[in-house]
This record gives sequence, structure tokens and C-alpha cells, in this order.
Amino acid sequence: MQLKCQIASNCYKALFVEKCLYMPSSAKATARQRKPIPTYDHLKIEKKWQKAWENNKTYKTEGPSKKPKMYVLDMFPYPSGAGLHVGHPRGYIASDVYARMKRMEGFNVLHPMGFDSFGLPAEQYAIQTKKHPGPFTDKLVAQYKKQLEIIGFSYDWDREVSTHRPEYYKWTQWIFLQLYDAWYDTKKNKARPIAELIALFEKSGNAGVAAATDIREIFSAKEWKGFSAIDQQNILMHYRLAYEGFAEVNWCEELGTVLANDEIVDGPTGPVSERGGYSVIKKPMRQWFMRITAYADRLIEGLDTIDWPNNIKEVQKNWIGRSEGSEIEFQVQIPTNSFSNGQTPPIPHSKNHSSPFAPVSVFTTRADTIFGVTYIVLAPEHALVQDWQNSITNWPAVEKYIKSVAQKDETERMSTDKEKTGIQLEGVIAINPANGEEVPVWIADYVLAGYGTGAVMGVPQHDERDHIFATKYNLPIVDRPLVDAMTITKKVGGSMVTKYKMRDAIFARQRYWGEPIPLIHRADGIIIPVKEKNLPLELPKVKSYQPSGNGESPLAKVKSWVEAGYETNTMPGWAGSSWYFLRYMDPKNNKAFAGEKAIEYWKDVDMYVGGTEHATGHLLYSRFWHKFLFDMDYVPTPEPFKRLKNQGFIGAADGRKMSKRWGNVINPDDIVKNYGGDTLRVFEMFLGPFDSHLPWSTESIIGSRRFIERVWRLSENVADGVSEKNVEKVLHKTIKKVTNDIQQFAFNTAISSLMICLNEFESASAKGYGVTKKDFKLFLQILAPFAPHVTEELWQHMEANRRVSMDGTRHDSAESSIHLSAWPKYDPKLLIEDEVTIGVQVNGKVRAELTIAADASKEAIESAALALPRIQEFLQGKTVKKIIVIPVRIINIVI
RNA sequence: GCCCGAGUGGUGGAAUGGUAGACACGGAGGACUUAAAAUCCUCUCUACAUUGUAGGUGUGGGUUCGAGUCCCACCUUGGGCACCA
Repeated sequence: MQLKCQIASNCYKALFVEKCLYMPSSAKATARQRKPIPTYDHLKIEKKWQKAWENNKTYKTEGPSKKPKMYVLDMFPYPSGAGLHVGHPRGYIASDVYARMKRMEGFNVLHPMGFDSFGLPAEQYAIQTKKHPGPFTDKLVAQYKKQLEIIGFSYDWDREVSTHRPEYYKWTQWIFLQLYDAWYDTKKNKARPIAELIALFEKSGNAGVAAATDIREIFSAKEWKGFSAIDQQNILMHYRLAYEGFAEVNWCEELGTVLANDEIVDGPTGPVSERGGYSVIKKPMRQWFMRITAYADRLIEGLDTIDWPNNIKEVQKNWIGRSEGSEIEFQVQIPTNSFSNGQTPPIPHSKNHSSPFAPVSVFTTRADTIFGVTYIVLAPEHALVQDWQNSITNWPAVEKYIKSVAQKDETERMSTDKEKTGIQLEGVIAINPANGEEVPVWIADYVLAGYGTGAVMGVPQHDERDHIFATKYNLPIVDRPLVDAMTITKKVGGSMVTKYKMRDAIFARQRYWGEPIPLIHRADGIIIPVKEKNLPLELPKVKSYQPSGNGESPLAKVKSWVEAGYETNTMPGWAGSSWYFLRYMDPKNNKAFAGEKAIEYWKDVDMYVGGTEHATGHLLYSRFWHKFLFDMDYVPTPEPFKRLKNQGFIGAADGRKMSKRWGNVINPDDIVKNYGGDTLRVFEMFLGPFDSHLPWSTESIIGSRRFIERVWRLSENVADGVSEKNVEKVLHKTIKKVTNDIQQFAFNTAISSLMICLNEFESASAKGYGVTKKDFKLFLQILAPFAPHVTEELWQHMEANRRVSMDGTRHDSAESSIHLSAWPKYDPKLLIEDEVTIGVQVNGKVRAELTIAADASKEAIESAALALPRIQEFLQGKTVKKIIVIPVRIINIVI
């Protein structure tokens, strides 16, 4: 086709289609020797300055100092093999623009980058290639870094961290041990060392110490001392913030591992793993947990103290799912006294109650409807159902029902309009404590074992779901008066309680590529932590990365590891990312996760930028860990991220997600090569509001490139002298707007105002006024955060001796970098307009314009407006009823 | 079903209750050029008519001198949660 591009004779469209080399317009001009403008060679300029900044450590963060601090952080990436597409850097560019402005404003800016480098893709690679995932991960990290570097970020790479490095995960393990050795004191409402709990038990037993999980039995100090070490350990497990337990987990046979809920997606025939699309089933398994539920209230309340987008706050609130209600006991009459010992927790000396009545606790937010109860329903998995099996006259049918529920796969359970099923427990009768009425007891799949008490009261009159169920099974529906919820709860001996949807987080993966959990299981069953001086507990070498298939991690096949008693589970992906922002404060410290001085100085993250997809994962877990560290006095603030901004993602031009699968991925490397890193940065910021999802458009990137070229060309026409007044005015307006807009993350309007300013410069220049060097330098400074390379280049030329022609090789000194210059201040005097043009409305419709002194009085505006011939026409033969004058804005004449 | 958010030209979008469509892409015309590209200039919401008039920010109401913006109802759409008692 038209391959004339060697002399820049092709259009930009063809440039992209044909991928021929971009040659800027000025090249031709130079060749024709019309104007002696050196070519804007983005490749050369950008490479030169990236190197210079690196050599001069331009962006080096100072240690704790007297300067005010500013911690600007990106959510660090997982270095995947797919690499970056143009959507990824958007958040990084935004935070970099912000960090650059703050640096110029005089803050000591901490703007680091690192890698979340433990994870499943590297594990899959190891399984497939039978090679260690470490070197593979290191390679990906290096690739990622390279991709990032050409965009010109102002990171202090000396502070880089990677979560898979032992010197880093040593401290992940250390924090885990702090959590293991801590419990949550619900009275003081904070975490405390477990040793203090043990001391309490030894002094006065557990009376008055609320357990985090259900322990009904009260023991004395004497009894505590009489318990075996194993029994004591089991009791403490109910309190520890990191604890061992069993849980139904999402088991994936093909991956041989357990998956988190967010690693599962809906498949055509049921749930499947996000990676690989393998089917997933439920399976009970030994796990480590994080007791995040202990912090549920504080995680909700803390949201009021931080400057985050509302939707993220809402998502977190919904996820935690606090609901306040009543817990009320219904006595259930059972004919025989036989109990089989079912799934009760492993509490010593559990008493066998022998009574014809057994209490069933129900949770309701509508205790006011209690007189309308016509039945109660338990979850099929409810422990009492098993306890009662000898009393249930239709037990075979009940048992069959329970089994059928258990066999239902996830999709069936989750389907929205699934019909509710259930079966009555014949032979047992519950008594409504409010009125003594006898009501039947049912089990049904719509009651969840994991929420509330696993039992509900059925009030068909007031609850839609109960109504459907009652209608289906012909249960009575009665209309009874409502009563006061709190009063009736007290009257029937119940209590007001708060329940949460959020569950404790599973903190174990049956995988190789994660942090080893630093615990030792002794032969006698006692668990002991690895001593701090022996951390990090490094991952051992393994022969095979293949999961064992029985649910244990590859570590279970390492003889020495197992013989030493080491825990074979590893930590989940979110372990390392829950505290990495603290490590950046003091990344090389080998005595602590970060030194006290550094933590005291940097405190918390001032500006955190990342995607919304982490709302219920990383952003919640980090807050939880941070609050824990705060309780233990390791960090000075209760919240880790003061301000949060979410970037919207960039989709492909075809409206789909950018993905290899659709072949619509635009690689930032190509854009940088063809248009330059500065153009990419300006374009991504100009595209639209930062938090909007936007389609990529290679068609319109040319606008940003033209903008930079015009700046470049204008630099040739600046001179010493006196500024034209209008130019100065627009410039200072722009300084104000850009400053405010960057502060607000309104980058698109910041760039638009820079373009307006440039337009003004150009038209002044065309009129022969010229633009002064002083004004142009101010312009370069406010453009610098967006286009750091080209502004540095032009800045250096301005700074350099003007007798030397611009050939881009000299006068490059770090001391005079534009990025370390002081952020311009606008002159308020210049913003005052002498004259303004306002609209003149008649009955709300603009009929004329009026140019008048900005400080004109209302009366003056009024009479000037009425005097306009055009307005006179409208007013002919009419009476003016009312005139509204808003000085500087508008005047409205009502007739 | 519940909880957030969004609907503005051909396109991305702008607009403290105050002249809707800034800025940019695309398009049309012109200048320069042997020619093209690049660059520069002009126009570009719609309909009608030669200065203008009328309509116009998803739909229908409302508040107001004045509504893209506030209120009510609805439609469409994106996201989150989802039998949560």
C-alpha cells in the first residue's frame, strides 16, 4: 500500500495500520530548512531523560525529615505472563501525576512500586514445566518493570518490594504469628496478646471473657489448670485471631486445591475455577482462618473516617452485612430424651442436658411480628436435627431430605428463583415464647446454617419468603398485631444481638507458591510457632509441584518438612498484599517489618489508587490487618489508606474487554514507541473522567500527540519581554485550574485547560505579541506532571544558555530538573476580570449578550440590559414584572 | 429481589441551579503545495427560514425568574450482593 512513510508522508491512520515508523511533522520542515526547529524525537528524548533521572536519583525519597510527607501509592500488580495492556497504566499515570505535583509543591513524596508475586499463575507454570516458579516470577517482574519504565513514572525503585522474596515474606510470617498469638477482647474492643488471656484463665477462668466463637461452658481457674494441654489448645483456638478449624471449602479436583469464592465463576454446568474453568465442589477440610469478624464493627465504623469513593464504602458495608435483631429461644418439646453426640464443638466436659425440652435459638430482625409465628425452620445442617433423630418420627424421610440438599451443587443452591423445599420434623413441637402456642418444626434449604443461628421463625403474614413457603406446604398464615420489638424480646428472655454476613476468612491454600505458615505441629498434637529468630521459614525445594490430589499441598510430600512438623498449607494470595504499603516505608529493615521512626513519619497512605475489584478483598483485609497492628501498637493510625481513588478500566474499541481471546489488546509498548510515553500519559488522562470506564481509541490519540508537538513548536517562539496581559490572565487561570483539578483527580479537565492555554499562547504568538520565556516556563511546569520528558527537555533548553542551539545534548543537570522545581502559584490579581459578558434572558430564554464591567452594580446591569435594542424589541408593549440580576452570571427579565 | 452508579452532538466528553455541547477526535470547506501528507484558517446539535425562529441533555410529571444539575414516578444500562431471616 501507501508506503511513503519514510518521509512522513503518511497519515496517522496509516501509521497505525501499517505500523510504519512515525515521523513528526517538524522533520519535513527541518528537511526543507524552513524553520530551524529540531525534530521532536520522542524516542531519543524520553530515553535520555529516563536515564538521567535514574542516574541522578531525581525521584529518590528522603528519609524521615522535617518536610511534610505525602505517601502516594498504587495497588501493586501481579506480574502475569500476559503483560500490560494500555488500560493497566491508567491508575499508575494518575498517581504519578499526583505524586509529581506534590513533589513540586514541596512534599517529601513516597511513591514506590513493587510486585504481588506469589500466586496461582506461577504455580501453574511450575506444574506444567516442572520448574521452580521463583526464577520465572523474577523474569516476569523484570519484564513488568521494563514496561513500566518507558512510561516515565517517578517511582523510587530503591524501595521496590516483591512479596515472594524471603526477606519480605519473613515479615508476612511474623505478622501471621502476631495474629496467632492474639485474641480479641470484646470488652476493651481491641486485640490483645494471647498470653494475657491465658493469665486471665489462670486467675479466674473464662467467666466474663466472651469467646469469639460459641463456647457455652464456663470453667474456673482451677478447672482450666486441670485441662490437658490439648484441651487448653482447643479452647484457645476459639479466641485466637489466626486459628485452625474445619470448613466447607470450594474444592477443585483438577487444580487439586481449594479456591476462594472470588476465584470461582459460574460455568455452564455449575461453578468452575476462574483459572482453567475446572469444576468446583464443596468439601470439608482443615484450614487456617483469620478472625476478621472480630473487627466487623470497626471495619464499618472506620469507613466514616476515610475519604473513599462512596460505592466502595457501600460495597464493604454490604459485604460485612451487619444486621441488628433479636435472638429468641423457642423451647422445643421432644418426646424422648436420647441425644446422640453430633457436631458440637470440641469443648471439654460438655454436659448432656436431659430434658424433654431443648432450646432452639432463632435470629430475627422482626421480633415485632412474633405473634404471627406459625412454624419454625432450621437449616438442614443444624446440629440439633441430628441430636433429635431418635425423636423424629419420620426420620428416614428427613435423613433423605438432608442428603438431597447436601448433594445439590452450587449453581442449584444459588439460583435466584429456585423453589424452596423443606420437610416437617414430625414428633417435635416448638412453643412460641410470646404466646405459648405450639407450632411445627421444619427444616428447609432456604435457611442457611452459616447465618444467624441457623434457625428462623416463620411469619408468613409479614415475610415474603415465609409466605411462599407456608403457601406451598399449607402452613397457617395468621394476621396478628405487631408489638414493640425490643420490649417483646426482653419479655420472652431473648436478647438484642448484631449479626454479620461476613465470615471469617480462610487463610490457607494447598499450594506450593505461597508463604509457608510458620507453625509446627508436634507429634503430641501441640502446635508451636516457629521462633522469630528462625524466620523466614523458607519454602523448601520440592520434586513435584503437582498437588497431592488428596487436598494437601506439595509441601506434604517433602519428607524433611513433614518430619519437622511444619504446617503444609501455605498462605493465600492476599497475605503479602495486606501490609506491603508498610514495607515501602523502610524496605530494607531486617530487624522489623519497618522501623519505628519510619512508621511514625510516614504513618499511612495519603493517596491510594487502584481498581474497584479489590473492594471486598484486598481493601478489606488490609484494613483488618492494619487495625490489628494498630491495636498492638505497631502502627500509629487505625486506617491504612486515608484517601482512595478508583480508576475505571479501559475497554477495547469494540466495546469488549481487552483480552488476548478477542485479539483486541493494545500494547502500551507500541503506543510509547509510535507516539511516545508523554503522549500516552496525556492521552490516558485526557480520555475522560478518571473513574469512568472508557473505550480505547487509537484514532483520537493523535490529538494528544498534536498538543505536545504544538508545545514543542511554540518553544521556538518564546523570548524575554513583557507578557501580553490576556496571555498572563489565561495562564494564571490555568495554573489555578490545573492545581485544583489534579488535587481532585479531574485530569481530563486539567488537560483541556492546558490546551485552552496553549491555544491562547498560539494566537498571541500569531498576533506578534510572542510568549515570554517566564510564562512559557510556568506553562511547562504545570504540564510537567503529565508529560515529564518533553517538559524536562524544553525546560533544560530554557535554563541553558540561549546562545547554544538546541541539540539536546548539553546542560542536563539534575539540580535544575523541572520536576524538582517549585510548583507555580497563580497570581490572584490576574484572575480578576475587568469586563464580563453575561447572557440577558427574557422569560428564561437568552435573547442577547451584555458586556459590562465585572464590578458593575445590579442597577447598572439592569439598566444596561434594558437599554439593549434587541431587548427593547422583546419588551415592546409588555410590562416588566420582575428582574433577576446575578452579577457576573446572568440577568433574567420576566414579563 | 436488594444496594450503589450512569444515560448530553457522528465519537470521547465539558458545564458551583445561571448563555448546554468547553476541550479533543472525526467530518466539510479553504490556504500552502506540481501533488499528497503535515501545518494553519473557517464551519460542524436538529429542523425551518438569507440577520433569525422553534425544538433539544433517556421518558413523563413537579419545584424555580431560571433545571443536564434539585424532587417524584418510570425506562434503559453498568457494577456489587444475592433465599442474610
